[in-house]
Amino acid sequence: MNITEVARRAGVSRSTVSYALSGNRPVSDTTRARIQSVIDELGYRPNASARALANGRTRSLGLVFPPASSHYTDMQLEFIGSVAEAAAAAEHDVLLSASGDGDRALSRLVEERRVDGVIMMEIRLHDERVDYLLDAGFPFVTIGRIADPERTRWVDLDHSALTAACVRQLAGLGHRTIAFVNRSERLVRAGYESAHRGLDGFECAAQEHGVVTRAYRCDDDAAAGEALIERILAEQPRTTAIVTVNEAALGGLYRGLAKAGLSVPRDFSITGIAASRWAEAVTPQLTAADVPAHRMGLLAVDLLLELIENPDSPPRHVLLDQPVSLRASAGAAPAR
Amino acid sequence: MNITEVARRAGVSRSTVSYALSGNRPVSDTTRARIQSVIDELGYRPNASARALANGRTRSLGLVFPPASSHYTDMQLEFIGSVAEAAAAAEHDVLLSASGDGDRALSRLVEERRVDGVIMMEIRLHDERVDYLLDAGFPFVTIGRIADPERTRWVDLDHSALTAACVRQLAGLGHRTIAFVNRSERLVRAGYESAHRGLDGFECAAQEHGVVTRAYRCDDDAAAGEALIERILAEQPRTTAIVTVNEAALGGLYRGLAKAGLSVPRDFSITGIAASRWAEAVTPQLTAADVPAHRMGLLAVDLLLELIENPDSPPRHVLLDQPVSLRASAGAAPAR
DNA sequence: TTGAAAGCGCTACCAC
DNA sequence: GTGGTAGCGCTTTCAA
Repeated sequence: MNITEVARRAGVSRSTVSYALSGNRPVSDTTRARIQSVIDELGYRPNASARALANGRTRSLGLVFPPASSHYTDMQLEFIGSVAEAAAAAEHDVLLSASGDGDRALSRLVEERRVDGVIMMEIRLHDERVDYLLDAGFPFVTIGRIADPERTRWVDLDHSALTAACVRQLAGLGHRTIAFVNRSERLVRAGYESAHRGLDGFECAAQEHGVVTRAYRCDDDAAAGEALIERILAEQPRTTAIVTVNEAALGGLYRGLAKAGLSVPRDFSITGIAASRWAEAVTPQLTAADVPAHRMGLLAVDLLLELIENPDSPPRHVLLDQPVSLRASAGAAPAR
Repeated sequence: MNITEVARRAGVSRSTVSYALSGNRPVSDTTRARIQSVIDELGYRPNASARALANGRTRSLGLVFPPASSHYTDMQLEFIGSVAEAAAAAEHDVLLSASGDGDRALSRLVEERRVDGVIMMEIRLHDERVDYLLDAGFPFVTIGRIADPERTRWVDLDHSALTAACVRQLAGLGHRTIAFVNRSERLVRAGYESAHRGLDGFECAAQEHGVVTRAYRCDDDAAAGEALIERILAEQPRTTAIVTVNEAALGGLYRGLAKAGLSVPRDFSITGIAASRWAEAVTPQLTAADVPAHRMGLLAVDLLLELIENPDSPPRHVLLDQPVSLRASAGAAPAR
């Protein structure tokens, strides 16, 4: 069921069928109608590989996300969904790539020309994948930004502004000793930008408000969160509040506090950055900046398609702020 | 940077380069080495579209998941990750497709031959997508199974066995009135197989144990779960336990119980089927059958690749059982 | 308004 | 062990 067959049955040439389909050349109404009826009858659809080969555009976008070994988070799921959705709306497919081992996966996408451009998640401050794509001159957009963000296109959440807002709020409530619960040791070491910028914002704001701080790293699961609370209370017993960017540990943090006999928000406050699903699942609900993952995914696709259309367009980026949703987990500092 | 250029520089014909790469014909060690050195020098990689066109295999798999409008769950994320991983291990790509509007997305994958086969999630008991693929004779595997499962290939969790196990356990602990918290009205109406088979298992086991039951549907979010508890306690005050398959509502169910002044598991027990991440996030941790999403994703890829290699192989499927992990949310029925 | 034909980059068959 | 070449199914230039 190919274009030759359609042309034969419609009594026209292959090129005419092609033009009737693409609209790149006028075709008389009668021939177009004849062609269309053959197409409908046969259920013809142009072959994607042939098309891609002929015009050098695959009409697919690569979505590079971290390997399964690391725990996935809810935001990641939201990104994936919204990227797929936005791409579909623009008649593009999304090719998933769990970039793991030395990024053979990424180079496969790029060098075998499987996609027209790439969206990368889980960006590091110094990210060799970004350097690679820059060198290769391959179109890409990152969700998150590298240390020197002017050279690239990205959409990012302003993590430092958000953690700073959390500190400001807690300071306003009278908290003087606040702990920061970051992502895992591994991710921080790897240089995850959200972890680093989140910490920066936290520390700057704390200094500004004269707050005593201590930063901890925490594996992305409930057990780690629970254990960490014990450690925090042992190392710095005056701690009355936490700011966290680790949504996967959230349930564990709550459990740890409960176990320590601390009631939230009466005895202890907790705020942070998280997917709203998690923020709303815990009791009391978490006062937090909700990651606008859906919006970020859509934006990333927009930026990428724009770049693919026009490879020489100047770097664009979007830095999203996000209000802290006041829920129930932050209250006045307890008198001690 | 194409095969012609490589051939020219190595002083051989294009076919020789092709064979050196594929190994489909012996090539002398010296020529192979010469070719390889040119390839390394140029960083040559065969173009995926051309390859797909020439040999009729795209080396990508389609992964069809529900549209973003419905809330995603953690299991879905795990599936996606493990499918991508397993596919990558077999040198295949994964093309995401959020099948929504009348499944134009699915027919695009199939009819434009964008993929060699399809994995479908979120199966309904009567699923028109399955009929479509069956008609089209297109290779596919489902995660979940239709009402008449013998005609297709699938990997599924034995939801009815698992909910039955939950009932059995609760009955053994003395509970006589148990509520079932299903997925949303919309999903149940649509005929989601896990929702229906889960309910069936629940009801059969309840009858067997002489337990009084009532089944509820619940939107996939915490707020709905919280509201539902109120309703359950109002409509059937003797209820002392819940079996749930709605992991997204879990946090809300817990909150609703707390609000009602019910302590888990002292006053009220709760068990179900959930991703372990959620089961472990709530306090007390949920006694539940953990969805082995990772394993299911790997199996689905295996089955699909097997089918693609050998289109005439007989239907295969895998029905997974899963032990109920005893955590802390189920206890003896309270004396009433 | 339409047709013929030259690619796109690769594979695999047919020769030698 | 190697080369020549005819496709794979489509797009687009050139010509009419």
